[in-house]
Formats: sequence, C-alpha cells, structure tokens
Amino acid sequence: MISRKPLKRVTMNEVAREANVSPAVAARALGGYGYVSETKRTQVEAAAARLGYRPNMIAKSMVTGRTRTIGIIGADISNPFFAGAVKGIADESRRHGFDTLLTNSDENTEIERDALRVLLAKRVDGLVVSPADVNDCDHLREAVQQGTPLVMLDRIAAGIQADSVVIDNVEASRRAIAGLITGGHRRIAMVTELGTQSDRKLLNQLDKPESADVTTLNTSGARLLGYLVAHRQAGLSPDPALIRPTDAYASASARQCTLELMALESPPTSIFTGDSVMTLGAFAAIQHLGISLPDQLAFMGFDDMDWMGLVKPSLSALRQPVYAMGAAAIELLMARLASPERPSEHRVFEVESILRDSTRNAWCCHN
Amino acid sequence: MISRKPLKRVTMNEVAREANVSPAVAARALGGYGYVSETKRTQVEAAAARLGYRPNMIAKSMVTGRTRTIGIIGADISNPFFAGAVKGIADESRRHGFDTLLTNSDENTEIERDALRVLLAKRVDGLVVSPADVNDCDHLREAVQQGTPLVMLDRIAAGIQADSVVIDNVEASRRAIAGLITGGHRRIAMVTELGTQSDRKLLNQLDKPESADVTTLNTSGARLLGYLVAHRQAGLSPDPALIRPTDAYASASARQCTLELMALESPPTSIFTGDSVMTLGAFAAIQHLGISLPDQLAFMGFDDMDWMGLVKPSLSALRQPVYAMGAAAIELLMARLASPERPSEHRVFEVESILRDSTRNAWCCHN
DNA sequence: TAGCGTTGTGATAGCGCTATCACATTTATT
DNA sequence: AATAAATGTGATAGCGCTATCACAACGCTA
Repeated sequence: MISRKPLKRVTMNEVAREANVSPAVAARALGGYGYVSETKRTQVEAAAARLGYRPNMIAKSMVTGRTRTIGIIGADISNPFFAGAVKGIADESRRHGFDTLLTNSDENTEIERDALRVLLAKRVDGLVVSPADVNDCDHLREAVQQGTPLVMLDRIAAGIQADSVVIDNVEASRRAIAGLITGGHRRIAMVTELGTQSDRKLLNQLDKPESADVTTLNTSGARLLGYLVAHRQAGLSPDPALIRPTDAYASASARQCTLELMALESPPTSIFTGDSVMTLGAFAAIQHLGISLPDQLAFMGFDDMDWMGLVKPSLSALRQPVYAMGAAAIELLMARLASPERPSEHRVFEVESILRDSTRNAWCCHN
Repeated sequence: MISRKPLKRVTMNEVAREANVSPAVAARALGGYGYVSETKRTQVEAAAARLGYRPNMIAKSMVTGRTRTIGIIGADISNPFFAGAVKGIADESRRHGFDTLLTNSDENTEIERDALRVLLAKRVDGLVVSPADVNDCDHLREAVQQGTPLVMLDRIAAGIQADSVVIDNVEASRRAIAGLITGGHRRIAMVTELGTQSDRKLLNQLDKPESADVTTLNTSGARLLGYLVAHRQAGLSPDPALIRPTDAYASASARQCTLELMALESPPTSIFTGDSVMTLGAFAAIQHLGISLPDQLAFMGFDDMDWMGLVKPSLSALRQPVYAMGAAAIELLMARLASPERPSEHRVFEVESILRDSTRNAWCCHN
C-alpha cells in the first residue's frame, strides 16, 4: 500500500513570489529561454536556491510533449552482450542530453509487449529494442506507425520501417565454420539456443539452407544458417546429431549437450557455440571431461569475453563491437528525431575473429 | 536539432467523444476507478481500441504526483557486480509495478550529482544509489530531506537517513586474509583500486588500522582495512611494498601492479584482489609470468564470476549475492514508500567464500 | 408517501509548467 | 524629432489527465 499524499514541493510560482517577479519571468530565468534582465535572473536564481527549488520535468513534458528519455527493451542485462550495449546506449544518450529507461524482456514477447506499452505510456521520445522474436512484432510496428521512432538492435524484424544496428550473423558464422572446414574438420558440432519456432524450423532443412527465409530468423537461427551454408558450400552434409539446440537454463544445458556430444560413438572434432553463455557451459563440459583443445577438439564461439584469453587453452571467439553498436543505435535515433522523414538506415558492424589456442592449426582463413 | 512539432496523439477526450460518453466516464473506464456501467465500459474500450488510444502517464503523474519509476545511480553497468544488481532491481521493481530509470556515474561524484538532479526533475518515486564517494554526499542528503526515499547499495554514506543494502566488507576481507595467514602466509599482497582520498589515507596508517574511521571508507577502502586488521590481529606488520593501489584503467593497471609485485626481490607468497576487474588483470599477469598457483602463489579475490571456476587453476573468490542485494534494495524502498516514517533499515548480506584450487592448502578457515 | 443508501453520470478545477500574446520601455536609425 | 527595432515584462491558455463535487435515477425500508 502506497501512501497517498504526494509531498508538497517548491514550484516556480513560489520562487517567483519569493523573488518579487511575475511567474513568467521566473519561468524564463529558470528555463533559460526568452528575455530576462541580468538583475532579475540573479534574483530568481537566488530565490530558487533559497527555497531549494527543483524543476519538474513532468510538467515540462506535459506542455512540450517531449521527455528527453529513450526507452530500452533488451533481453537481459546480466548477459554481457546487453550489458555492453546498454552502456553504449546510456553513455551516448547522456551525451545528447537524454536519459534511458531500461526494461528487460527475458526473451519473452509477452513481457516485451508489456514493456513497450509502459514505455509508450511514459512517452519516451524514442526506443531501442532487441525484439524477442522477429516474427512477432506487430506491437513494434504499431509504435512506429504512431510516431515513436525505434531502432532495432542485434535483430531485425521484417516489415518494420525503422533503423537498425546489427552484425551479419549468417556471414560471420559461415566464415567461422568455413575456416574450420578448410582447416580439415568434417564433424563440426553446433551448440546454440533455438528459442523460436522459426529458428527451429531450420532443423528440418539442414541440407537446403538456401530455401530458408533469412528475414524470419532470429540471432541464433541466423548463426545456425551460416553453419549450414558453410557446409553446403563445401559440399558437405551436416550430421543432425551434431546440432544441439539447448533449452532455457542456457549455460547448464549447453554443458549437458556438450557432454552428450562427446559421448557419441563418433564425436565431433570441433565445436561451435552460439553465444558466450553457451561457450561457458560447453567449456565447463570440456574441462570436466579433460578433453584437450585443440588436438582432440577445436573450439570456437560467438561473442568474446575477457576471460576467454585466460583459460587454458585460450578460446577463439567472434567478437562483436557491443559498446559501439549501442552507441550507434542512439546516433541513428538522434538522426531520426532530427529528421523523421529520412530513409531508414541499417548499420551493419564487422565481426572480428579472435583466434586463440583453441583453434590452433585447426582454422584457416577462408577468403 | 530536434524537430519541434510533437505529434498529435489520441486523448481520452477523443475516446469519450467517439464512445458518446462524457470525458469523466471515459476516464473512469480507462483508468479503472469509480463507477462505470458495464455497457459504457465496453463502449469506451471499443472506442479506445478503434482509435489506438495510449494512456499518457505524464499527464497522470502530473495530477497524482507519482511516476511509478525508480531511479538508479550505479557506477558502471558493464561491471558484472552492477549488472547483476541492476537485474535484481529491475525485476523486483517490475514485480511491484515500477519501472527503472538507469544512469551511470562512472564513479564520479560530479556525474552522480548531475544524474541525481535529472532523476529528481523526472520526479522518480525513489532512488537506489551506489555513492561514488561516501564522503561527498550532500546532494543525496538533500534529496532525502526533500522527501525522495533512497536506498544505498553497496556503500553507506554516513549521516544520511536512509536504508541500505551492503555486505560487511571489512569483515569479509579480514576473514579471507586471516585464512591465508592461518594457512601460513606472511607476505600477502593486495591489489585494489583506491579511488578516493579517504581510502588512500589508509596507506599512511598501515600499522594502526583501529584508528581509521570505517564510516568514511568506500568499498575498496573497507576491504583494505580488513586486510590491515587481519594482519594486526595476527601480530603482523604489513609490508607497504605489497599494497598496490591501481589507477584508472583498472584491469590493465592491476596486471601491471602484479607484474611489479612478482618482480620484487622478496615477492609475495599470496595475493588478494579488491574486485573482479582486479582479479582479471592480476590473473593475466600470473599467466603471463607462468607462475603456478597455488604452490608459488596463493590467489584469492573479491567477487566471484562464472569463469573463475574454469581457468587453470580455478580461482578462489568471495561471492556477494548481487541479484538478491538488488532485489532487497527495492524491497526496502517499497517498504519505505508504504510507511515513510519507519526507522531506517540496514540489510547486511553474507559473503560466501568460494574456495577453489588457487588457495588449495593455503587457506584455513579461521573462526 | 417520504426518507434513505446505492449506483451511475457529468461538469470542472487544477497539477506545474511553456508558449504566445500584448504591452512597456529603451536604444538605434533616418 | 519621428519612427523603427530591440529588449524586457506580465497575463494567461492549455498540455491530458485525476479527483471531487453535484446530482439523477433507482430500489429499499418504514
């Protein structure tokens, strides 16, 4: 039960009275607009300080229609990818005089819809969203249509007229796998979450990746597609037993999947993980089994973390410039706020291959 | 340049007209309060849906004086400690129907002051703050006095009438060091950031920790104090050469400090780090030098991370229940919103010692 | 029939500001 | 000196809602 009496705060009118000027003058002095004489400005400022006046953004937003606030809908702040991106978003927003309202969707479209409703009710000036499912985005489309600019981060939902900041997941993954294939690997396992229906559909068409519609795939689906394409291009047919979708408790599940993979009659000679959480679990399994990398198993994962250079052997990874991507999202948003009619822009960032010991002699640059 | 025309949005009045009811009825139907007949409620809801009506929280806050928003001032979201805490804060807030406005202080009091000003202007209903410097908190005190409830997380600023959620840094650190001493170590190094003046003052009184004023110490100062107390209690005099304050670029600096420590004529037999960022840098140095843990050097650090169990050898650490601490901060805030006059509550969480290979045979439980 | 509570509806003040007038005064230009 | 422009001030509408009235219509009891 919330107490009902909102506390009485000092208002501009009281400051005006204290300073013996009209409310209009006080407003101009405090708000920094229009004409005010130096004398009165000082009077007003002194009065404001004396009374402990705090401007009320709510009231200001009420009349201006702007809040100088950006809403963020991310999957999970405790995931390092988002933590880094959120930092970039927050810093860059601040630089432009905007604040950030943060929400978590937990990769759940229902929660996302809810979060969106709240952010729109709060009248944020713009949104940065990582859609939980790119195939279920009517709510996002409606927000854009009603006039709230939106930038998609990490994932692009088809059919939404909005800017985006992404990497080319298919190509990054394809290149990584192609490298392993060129390095001589033929049994490459992939451990990844496959949270959505459309991503899982890929499992039924392992040999015809070209028939998949990229625009309906989420991040991990796209990474799996890259895996399939690399195989296809090399004339190889992927073994379904080596593709392991994990379930919800991601890290633990990745560990379990990896244990099972290595227990196969014909285990993989190399393993590729869909993100850093998968990498954590898979590597835990590898340690547990005492498997030696890269001789017995080559290892490469999506998303680079500091610690990957410190484990033995060190782990190769595909690095996304997360902070820069977050900052870029805000740049695009600011550009759109300035000119709402500009054509939508899609910023594709480069993925860097960080080659460490876990792929030594196992990976060859492909192109 | 921001475009100036705020876009025209559907208001309650328009919904009322569309539904052929008075604005008051529409307000009650949409706001879910007071009497409305079933018939009219349905009419209004239909009209709202038809027009794509979105409630305006700003206007509502204007009259109610509440925003259902919690402001967070944290040091750095990309630091795993805060990322975890922020998750706890956000989740728990959401459970209570509150949203979170996130800001970063970068451990800088100036930025913190700024962030506070903005959050108060936005009329947040409450604050969760990790003060950058517990000795420079007049701005926080004023906020509390003006009536915005505030919970301090991770650090307590003296003389502020507010709730707090912390761990006992002195005791946790003292116990860890005492364990190393009992384990036979006499030359224990400490690598930690010492960002504030008051923390650095400790360096001038290594042998009389009891003369330090705990309430003026920040997190890392308190941890250093624990280190000193443990030595004192064991009748040992700490070697100043083994206490290494790092500077700004934390991880790299910790690496450098560790390299220098190990190059000493008489190097430490054990090393203790002030947080996970320090641990990362220190461990990188240890790997670089090829030092074997725990034989050549016992290792223990503050803050546990997933990867610490995966490096070779695995690293011992003091684990804080970060998520729970974030959630607890919101619990306290909600309790205070419900009864503003309740006495302030200080929640002290337990620190768990995660003993792994890096302290094998080097650490003995002390009490 | 009068008197009462219950249920539903409408009118409207006002939250704290900004923006826009109208107007007063000073300074510059012809 | 007359006019125009620049500079400063005050009054006030209104942003979209909620909360508070006043009141009407209805069924109930006495």
